[in-house]
Amino acid sequence: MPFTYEYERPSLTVDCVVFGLDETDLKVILIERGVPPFQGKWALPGGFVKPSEPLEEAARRELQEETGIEQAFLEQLFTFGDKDRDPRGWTVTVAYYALVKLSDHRIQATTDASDAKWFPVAAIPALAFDHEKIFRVALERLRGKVRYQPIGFELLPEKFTLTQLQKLYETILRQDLDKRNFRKKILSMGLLLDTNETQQDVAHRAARLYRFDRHRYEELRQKGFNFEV
Amino acid sequence: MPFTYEYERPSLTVDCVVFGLDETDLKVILIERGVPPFQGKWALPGGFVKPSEPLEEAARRELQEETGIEQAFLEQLFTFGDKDRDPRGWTVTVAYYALVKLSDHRIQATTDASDAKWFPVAAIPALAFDHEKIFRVALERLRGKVRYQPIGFELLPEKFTLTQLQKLYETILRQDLDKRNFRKKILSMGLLLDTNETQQDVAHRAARLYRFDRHRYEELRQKGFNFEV
DNA sequence: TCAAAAGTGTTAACCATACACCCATGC
DNA sequence: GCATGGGTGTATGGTTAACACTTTTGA
Repeated sequence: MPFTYEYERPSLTVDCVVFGLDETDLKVILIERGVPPFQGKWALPGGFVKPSEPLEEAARRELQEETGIEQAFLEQLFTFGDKDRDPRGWTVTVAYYALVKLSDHRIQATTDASDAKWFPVAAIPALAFDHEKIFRVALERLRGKVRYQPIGFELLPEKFTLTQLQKLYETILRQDLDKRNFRKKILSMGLLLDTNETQQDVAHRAARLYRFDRHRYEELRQKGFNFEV
Repeated sequence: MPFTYEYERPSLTVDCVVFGLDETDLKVILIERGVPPFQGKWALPGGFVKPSEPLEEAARRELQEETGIEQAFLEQLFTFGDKDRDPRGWTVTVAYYALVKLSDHRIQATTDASDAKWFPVAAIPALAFDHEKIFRVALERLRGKVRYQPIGFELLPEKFTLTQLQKLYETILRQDLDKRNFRKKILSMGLLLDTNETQQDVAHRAARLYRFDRHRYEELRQKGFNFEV
């Protein structure tokens, strides 16, 4: 037992709320715990921060180790330190939320890490620790932020149709949007690059594929432009 | 040395960026450090979290102990855990930002805690640890949030004039606003209660005093209303 | 030829902006 | 009576919201 301190210190963990989007649902990835406490229960991916490890790096590492996810938009969410959140004692967790392109990660997450599974946000099981609370805070943050920051694109493939984008907002915000007005607004921002490609293998008229222009967004943002859906 | 652990653990601290507003400036309170490290340097008020102490409670306690401030709007800002932020070793800090009514606190902070002083945000001295970074993040957060959440009122006395409110936004956002348009917009939200009182002892026509109607704001917010200046 | 989704314009209501003068008060 | 800030209205342009049909494609 080599680590001795004059004052009591907390354990430090990171936890990640990873969102993905498929054709019908907004989903979150959960891990079935193999060890106590809460053995057999579902939990957010996460774990202990290594000594002097940057927090975001720890979050990325745990994500990789537990779900196989390597590329993700990741942002700090909130730090939870309440007394009884971990039965093992004083444990503080820095929570992150992540947005991934489900099209890329769907397979990995259910094969490499066989105990990881995607759940629709409307059907989350009982979770270990205070992870339900963390999940709720993350969902609230996502719903609030997606409106006025262009983070929704992180949930779509590189190339996407306007209908996919519209459905994304409809799913996350739980409200229908008018197709014509949505297209007008989005296109008028000048943030989408037309790839001049179209969908393949669809049983109807193929839609144009667009790409989000990050570089242009940065330019506009610096000039005071505010993204808003 | 009674606390021994199998794995290395970080020290845990809280730090507070406390904003106040006077006639001319947005200000932040700083503490002159009396002990190493960074003895003699200015720093954000803050200190070690006690075992199992809720994080927000720790922030409020440190604020009280170091500045005498007891009533403040307090919100978690960000958690900083980079390797070299504290020369004593691995130290993670949960940063908060606070908004106080300077009219109430101006005296306390410069008497009770004689080493606490208010600095205009445009003239912050070199700070201890990574506190400059924390301060910048806090200022950015305040500027972003004040536009679309009614937190500005936390910086004003209970009863305030429309001109005071307008000046608040002009100071924080660093841009001038049109008086007539500002009044129209603010009053049309229906969030201000006319106290039917007026300023006293002013050498010109006395302005009406208003009060922010928190209750009404909650009602409207639940119906989907979005505050925006 | 049918089904399924893509794509497209106009109008009316509302909201944001720009802008200048009179009013009340204390000194 | 003058200096200081308080308080007020209108017109214009731009933005948002409501709304329905035609086009393309593959099966």
